[in-house]
Amino acid sequence: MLRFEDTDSERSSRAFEESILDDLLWLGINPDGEISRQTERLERYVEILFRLERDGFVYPCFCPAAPDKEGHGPYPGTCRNIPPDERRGRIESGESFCRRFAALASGLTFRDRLRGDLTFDVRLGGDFVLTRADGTPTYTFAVVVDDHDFKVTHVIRGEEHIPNTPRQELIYRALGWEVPEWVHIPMVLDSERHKLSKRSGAISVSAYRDDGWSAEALVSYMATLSWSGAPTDKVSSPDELASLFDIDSVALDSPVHDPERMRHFGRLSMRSVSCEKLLGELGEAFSRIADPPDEIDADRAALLGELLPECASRRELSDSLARAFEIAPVDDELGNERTAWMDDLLDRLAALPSQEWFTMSIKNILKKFQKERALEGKIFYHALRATLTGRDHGAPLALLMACLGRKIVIERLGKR
RNA sequence: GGUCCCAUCGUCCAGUGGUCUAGGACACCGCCCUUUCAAGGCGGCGACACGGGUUCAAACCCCGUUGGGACCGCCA
Repeated sequence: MLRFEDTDSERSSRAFEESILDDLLWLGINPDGEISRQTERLERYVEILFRLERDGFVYPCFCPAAPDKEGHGPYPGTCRNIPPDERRGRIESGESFCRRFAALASGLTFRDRLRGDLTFDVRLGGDFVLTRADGTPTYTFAVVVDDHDFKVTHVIRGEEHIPNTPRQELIYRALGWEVPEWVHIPMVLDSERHKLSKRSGAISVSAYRDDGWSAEALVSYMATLSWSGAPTDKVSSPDELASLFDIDSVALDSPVHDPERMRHFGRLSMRSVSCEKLLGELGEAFSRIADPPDEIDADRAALLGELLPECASRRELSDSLARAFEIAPVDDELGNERTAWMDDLLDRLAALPSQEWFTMSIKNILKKFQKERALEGKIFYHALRATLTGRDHGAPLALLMACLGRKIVIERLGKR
């Protein structure tokens, strides 16, 4: 099931829900039950609230909302002991108030499946808010009611929720409800070892999707964080991962997000898609070359195959492709590579009709020419490459020339 | 500041008292292959935070120290 915890109207919108659902579906995580929304269950929370109030766990608090920032410590319980008469009076006079749960236990112990028994003095956290002045429930409260109503058996969440758990445990006990199994898993840290945030370079799922990462690569990488059961030598689907998963083998220290390790899975995933398919997707990049060969795709597919293994996403591939075609700003050293034989080679190549402009035929010309002139391979190819691309390395030359197209090759060769 | 969580290579994970001169993956370095760069194959560098216990024996158990993190909202 999927539940939107949307009681904070300022931070919730249908647009957010849409994108969350989109991300989940794209990742291959499909909610198989109903989709619920806390804002649609408001009456239920009120019902439970009244029950807690009747049993004396809850009281109205007239204090102004949060004295802005400055975490001074817990709420001191100011309104807990206001006499009933005064309470009634203030409520009737229209004073605004929230409702708090009186947290009185000095030593509350709950069991975390991974960490064992954890004991808290809940008084130190202060009395917490169950419903806001506008009557809406807080997450802390609504979630307990929902989990109970939806018969949730396991609450698996980030360890930042640990301080929250004793409070919810209190609510369960006050209601006499069966407590779910608590599992607090570590949260992913950035390279500075802080909670991953936009500021620290965390990128949204949709951004990765837009850059052409495969969902399986992302999921496979994430599975390796804190969990030793995740395969490191292949990408896996959410279903495969799920069948392997064992909650008890989750490590307890917080993993640091490593983009390089993530790229490893991206590359693995890219390699599993065929060059022909990629060619279909990236055809446009090729058509931008001035002199595209006719319908012969073999060379272009081969070029993709050459570039593919080091790319973690479609975006990286298309960037790599663009780089292969462009002529780099030549530095002097490379720019002066032009030699006497260049004009002769140009003639040879120009003699090759565009219908025969393929890797193999170009390769033959190159080889023959090199042999005839007794040019050292290293020098020959290096000079040629430098003149053609401005770089001293890249994809195999004949292949590159085939993909670059006859017109451009002749143009570049003739220029310098 | 208070409360709590955590602690093995740079990073992610193995390791649950002897089989650990600590294993794998990513990264890095080298070699091979190759006209170049990648990819691939082979190899290398590299860690049990520190100090006390317990034990015949400790990366593994206990305590302390140090370090890192989270939380302390009418956010979730």
